[in-house]
Amino acid sequence: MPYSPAHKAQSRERILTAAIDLFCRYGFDQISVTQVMKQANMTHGAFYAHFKSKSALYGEAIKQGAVNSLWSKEQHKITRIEHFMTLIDAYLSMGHVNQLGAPCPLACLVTDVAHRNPAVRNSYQATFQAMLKGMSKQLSTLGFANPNALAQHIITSLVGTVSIARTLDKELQQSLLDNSRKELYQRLIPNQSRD
Amino acid sequence: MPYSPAHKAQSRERILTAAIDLFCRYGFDQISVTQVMKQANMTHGAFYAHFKSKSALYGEAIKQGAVNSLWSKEQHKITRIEHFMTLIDAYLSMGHVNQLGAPCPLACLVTDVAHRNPAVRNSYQATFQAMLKGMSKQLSTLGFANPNALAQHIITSLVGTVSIARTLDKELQQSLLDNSRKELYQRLIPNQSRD
DNA sequence: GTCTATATGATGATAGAC
DNA sequence: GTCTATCATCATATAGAC
Repeated sequence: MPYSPAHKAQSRERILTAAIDLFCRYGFDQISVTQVMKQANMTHGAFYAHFKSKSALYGEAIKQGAVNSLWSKEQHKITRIEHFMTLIDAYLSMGHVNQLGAPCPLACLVTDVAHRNPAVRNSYQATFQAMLKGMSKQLSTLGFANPNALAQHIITSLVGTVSIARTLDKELQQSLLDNSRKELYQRLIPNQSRD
Repeated sequence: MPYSPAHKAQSRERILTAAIDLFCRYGFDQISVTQVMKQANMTHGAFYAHFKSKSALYGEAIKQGAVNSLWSKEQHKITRIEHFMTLIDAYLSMGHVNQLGAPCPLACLVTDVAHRNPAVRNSYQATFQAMLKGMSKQLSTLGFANPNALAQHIITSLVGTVSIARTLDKELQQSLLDNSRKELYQRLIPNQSRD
């Protein structure tokens, strides 16, 4: 019995992991099903035993990417504002801009998702709302007023900064990251002037 | 003499206008040369008398889009902070999110440009720097300290907000826009509490 | 310069063997 | 479930007539 249900689930996850990695790095339209399957160590014909279409994969890959993201894994450990700022720092790092660790689907795919079908957009929106809700809760626990509005501001700033930075040369990237970090520190802990 | 140099220049501009409109609305990869030329009232064979490749068109279209943008046309009229805020309001409007007037190439193409060749990226970066420089100068004239850093913060917030909003449903769009507007008002004119 | 026609290549998706 | 082989489609780009 070479093909157990567990094996299928494992294959599916390999496909999803490969997909979100490649989509984030090169863009959805520039990656073929063949490339995804190659990175997942299968041939392209096997793809359709797991997903109805490439587009269907897109929505699932976004969800998977959200689960694997740094924020998703680390947010529950936050107990003090310093922890929170550490995650901000990680988000606004050169490593994140240059796609080293786990990518943030929100920042990688913004522009692209806007042109996709409702299923894909719903996945993105759900991911956004999950991040918003989680961050809002953290900020509330940390004692901030209007946590939801503040979280929205932080997320739009983070995503805007990182996605723009990825279009620029190294020097401007660093300038953008440094500056957004300072602005958010100022907004969140105005007393300390940590540069 | 049916094909004067003026006629050629006019055709070229029609192509560029059609291109930036379609790229912003549907994304670069989802628009074919044929579609661009159709909107420019020509057939696709004529394209290559104006541009070396579709990719070459991309870079030029970004520049053209920047020239036609609202910010580019209105920024020189700014004399008071209220004028400045009016442009912020226009940027953070539902009309802009839903691509009515002239689109902002910065917000439409962020994610996409990051995966393109150096020529395209340079066009985008030049557009970004032009907007940054212009806004910085305005903020300086209006009396703000650190105008360049402030302009960077404003632009990343604007682009992040609008590009994310385009992936969401109407209700969340409005929430995002309202909130970012309030945050920027608070940052720029903290005395007034204009909601 | 613009047209029609075509070469060439890659993609998403399916069929059938194992 | 995964493989190889193939279909059908559509894309970019070129050739040649006007």
